[in-house]
Amino acid sequence: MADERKSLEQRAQMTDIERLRHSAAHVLATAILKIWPDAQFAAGPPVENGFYYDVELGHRISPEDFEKIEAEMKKETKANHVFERVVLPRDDALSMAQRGLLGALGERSSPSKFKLDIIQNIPEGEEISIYRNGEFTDLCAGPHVMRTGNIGAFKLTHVASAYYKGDEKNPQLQRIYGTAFKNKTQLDEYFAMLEEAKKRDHRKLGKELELFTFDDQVGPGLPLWLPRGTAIIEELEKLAKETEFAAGYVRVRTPNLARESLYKTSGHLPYYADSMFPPMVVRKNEQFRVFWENWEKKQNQLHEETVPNLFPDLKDPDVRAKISGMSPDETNRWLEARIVNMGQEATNAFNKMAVDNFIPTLMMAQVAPVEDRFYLKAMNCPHHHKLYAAIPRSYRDLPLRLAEYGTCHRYEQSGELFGLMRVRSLQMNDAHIYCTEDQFESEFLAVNEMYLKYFKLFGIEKYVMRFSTHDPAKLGQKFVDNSQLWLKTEDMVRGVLQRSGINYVEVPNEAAFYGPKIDVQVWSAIGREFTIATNQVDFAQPKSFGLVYKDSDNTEKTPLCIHRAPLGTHERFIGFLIEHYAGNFPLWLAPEQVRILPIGDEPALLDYARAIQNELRSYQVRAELDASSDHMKTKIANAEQMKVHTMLVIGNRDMEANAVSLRVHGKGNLGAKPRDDVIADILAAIKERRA
RNA sequence: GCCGAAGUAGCUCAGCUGGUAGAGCAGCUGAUUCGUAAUCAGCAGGUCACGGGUUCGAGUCCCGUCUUCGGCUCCA
Repeated sequence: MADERKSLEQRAQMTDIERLRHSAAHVLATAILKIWPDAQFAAGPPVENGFYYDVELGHRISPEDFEKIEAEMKKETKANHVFERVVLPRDDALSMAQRGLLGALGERSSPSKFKLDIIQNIPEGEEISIYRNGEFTDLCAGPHVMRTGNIGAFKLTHVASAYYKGDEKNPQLQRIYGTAFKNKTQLDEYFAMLEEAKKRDHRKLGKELELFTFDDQVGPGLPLWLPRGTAIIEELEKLAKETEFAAGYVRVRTPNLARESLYKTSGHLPYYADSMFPPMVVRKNEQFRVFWENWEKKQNQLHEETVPNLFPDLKDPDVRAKISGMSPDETNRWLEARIVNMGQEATNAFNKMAVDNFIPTLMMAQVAPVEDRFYLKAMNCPHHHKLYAAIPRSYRDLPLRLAEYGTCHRYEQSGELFGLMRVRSLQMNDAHIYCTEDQFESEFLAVNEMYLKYFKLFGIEKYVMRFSTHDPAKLGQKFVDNSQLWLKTEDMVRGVLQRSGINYVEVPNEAAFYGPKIDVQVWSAIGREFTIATNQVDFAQPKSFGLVYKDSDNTEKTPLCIHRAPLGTHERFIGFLIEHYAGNFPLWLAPEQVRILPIGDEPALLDYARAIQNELRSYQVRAELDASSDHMKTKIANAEQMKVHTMLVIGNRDMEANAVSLRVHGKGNLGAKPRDDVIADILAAIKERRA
């Protein structure tokens, strides 16, 4: 934490609205203290859409308390107190904190403990200041507005919990959120904007437009795609297949499960196990099980009789307890260490025992393990690596680009689940590119170009590329332990990014376990930030899988692997698209592309309507017919509500002229047009994926 | 996972300090035959998330579970 604290200079760069909101946080603290004088305050900064203050308090603040708190805040802003800044020596600040005077209205029996801690973390030599407004005094570097009255309009929004300094080992505090503006008009506009954003929320639209659903019995984070949502999925897959085919990819298919050992090889189990569903254990047949259990019994018996004689300290219950807590590997290491120190006679006895008992047992275990564990795959890469390995590869085969819309399952923490944006079953726009080091740059750039092409197609303008690198302190825990390769690969990626002039930000400690990655962040309508696409360089897995190609000099070399998913996952990408388009999809993506609305239900008219529907469907257009007895206005209202892209209204006038009356969602009535022209234009718009 | 809030018909929601579960839309049946955002009437629809408890009596109060939502990065 300490190394991430903002310098005084950075703080001074607060914008006007941040300054106002930071001041509102002080007013909030003032109000809370008026009601609960023993409140202990930690930090109260401005944030993106408002401010918060973290407080420790016996009383649980609930939204019902907001009115009371806001009333006290109102008094404080009405009083229009000056924000007064006082610079003081460190010792004075410490003594004030000791007397409970900081984040307080006056002297208190218990010290201002969080403030005390904060002062102690201020580097020597940095200026320490306090701010006063009315009776309230707080340790604060500022800056603030001139007077409390300058905070024109504010509102408390919600309360949540947060650990002090974000560390779960620290006490849990109540975080009171609010927002503030210069005046009431701006505050009202902000809340109106939030209301608008709520209408775009993919969870709400997904239900209204019948795109997907969740079911308790199926399980949390496991979306079910309704036919209308599935139509979008299929359009995206079509897009990906066409794009990838043109870029020289080949498609593959792999199962959703694999044996445990695959994930040991890939590194998922050591580095990624928390994000995987627990294994499925498949037992061998009964006959073998009985046989195996007898072996185990015999082995236990041997253990009881022989091993303590060889290792007398095993008679000590403490030593035995320690060993029984060890993993098989640790036990072996312990044994090896003991054997080295044994006398010749004991060594011989031990070796004989090993030959007679352990080795046959061990062999049996290898030939037919007693249980077989399968894991649901969390990533497609291990399976793809096996496809690479299935056929001998030459340098002439590279780059090899294996693509699959693979289904993966990840055991996300329950609190992380969020609509379609964070789920436990996901289909990834995945591909793995195996290439030589020389080919890396052009392959990497081609992937980036593919991203940009997609973003242009979808009109995604606000995005940020994040280049995530490793943290040397976490090698071997979070990241594959090979410092040199990390640095080399990161340099390589950084070089390509710089040479190609791509705008990016670099963030440490967020790489994949097998290599650095580039993520594309976008923002949902609700303002949440999401990684929509990803591009990762893998220097670890090809090696651990023993992947090779025969180079032109007749030597075997290990290829590099680029993992890429420009369209991310169906779940997150469609969740994003729903909000991006507010449910008003372009024709090519629209779940229902065309609805035909006959005026009345005379047989001749219905025949004409059906003929148009059949023609459109023969071209794979998702066209429906509303043959209900509803009135025209009702049919239109129904179609508009479902955001059907194109409505073809047909009455007798149209039928007689071989025409249709065109109505487009969001554009209204466009009048009667020749039937063939309208159909031709629909087909062209779909083919071009017109916006 | 942790802290907090919520869960009533397919959907949106009402249901007061405990006293016989309601509306609109959707659905079904019938009538209406109509030119660009909702024609009329009738019918049906519920183990009030699930499980336990308190009570003469629980949608309402208490406990547990499940699910969803808001947070858990910033930081005087």
